[in-house]
Amino acid sequence: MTPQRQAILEYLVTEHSHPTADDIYKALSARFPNMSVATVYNNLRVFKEVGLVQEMNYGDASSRFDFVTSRHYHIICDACGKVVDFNYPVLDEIESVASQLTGFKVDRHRLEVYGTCPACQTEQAHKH
Amino acid sequence: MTPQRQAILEYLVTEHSHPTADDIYKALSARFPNMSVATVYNNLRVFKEVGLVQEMNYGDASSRFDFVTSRHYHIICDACGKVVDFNYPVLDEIESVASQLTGFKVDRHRLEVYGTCPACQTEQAHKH
DNA sequence: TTCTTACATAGTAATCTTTATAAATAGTGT
DNA sequence: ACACTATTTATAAAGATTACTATGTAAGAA
Repeated sequence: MTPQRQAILEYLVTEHSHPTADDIYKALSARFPNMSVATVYNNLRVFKEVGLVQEMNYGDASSRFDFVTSRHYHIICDACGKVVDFNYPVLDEIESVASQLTGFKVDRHRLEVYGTCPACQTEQAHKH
Repeated sequence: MTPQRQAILEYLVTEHSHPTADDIYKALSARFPNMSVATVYNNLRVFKEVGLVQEMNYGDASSRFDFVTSRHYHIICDACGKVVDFNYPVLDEIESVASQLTGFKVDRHRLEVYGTCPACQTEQAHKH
């Protein structure tokens, strides 16, 4: 557990945003001026393997990383890319249905809702 | 509607796979030796805008494209990347719940199940 | 302490997918 | 034939992520 590794994990735990690798890199470069981007990626991969962190890919943009606390889903703003958590009963049923229909051994599922966040809604309304 | 455009659309309609842009490019390069990769991307974007085709991003790999017939969900094999359709009643409820909880104006959602396809299951069993 | 081993990091090059750009081409209507 | 528009080709460029190599650093054994 190096200082860099600790700082990256700490950032993910304390910040409740869903940062990209570059977000983390920029945020920590003040404290670690010599830190490499590769270090951020390396550690994120380690965290992911251990199950501490979840990687989320949205289209062409950068991956975002989320410290795993409890099961929750994400809603993403199409305009600004902001990610917000929301709670919803976990959809276990769909996994068993999918397994029966396809013969797959199911491991997990991924559900995301897309739309426009309140801030971007008002901004778009003012433009009309 | 150029020959290239028609061929790309035809490929998406007839092949029931979920090809990447490169899959399409390779598959059609025999018939169109001079076709550019950009043409594939251009046309896929056009089809997407019109709503004929859906783009799907899975992690770091290339996007996959699916000709839109009816509403269905996808299950993806972690081992070989194969994508299979399965039918499940559309989850409209989660959209309204998410909207109420977060204040977002909801546009759509995305649900995918991940696991291991039958072929890869047997292959993994034989390796033990 | 000193040597060894293993692993983390920094720095940079390379890869891969996708987009942007500019020139060439073809089709349509006048 | 001419002008207009959209499409294609070819290539450069962008952006995110990974690969690679050398350096550093901590822990353990002799």
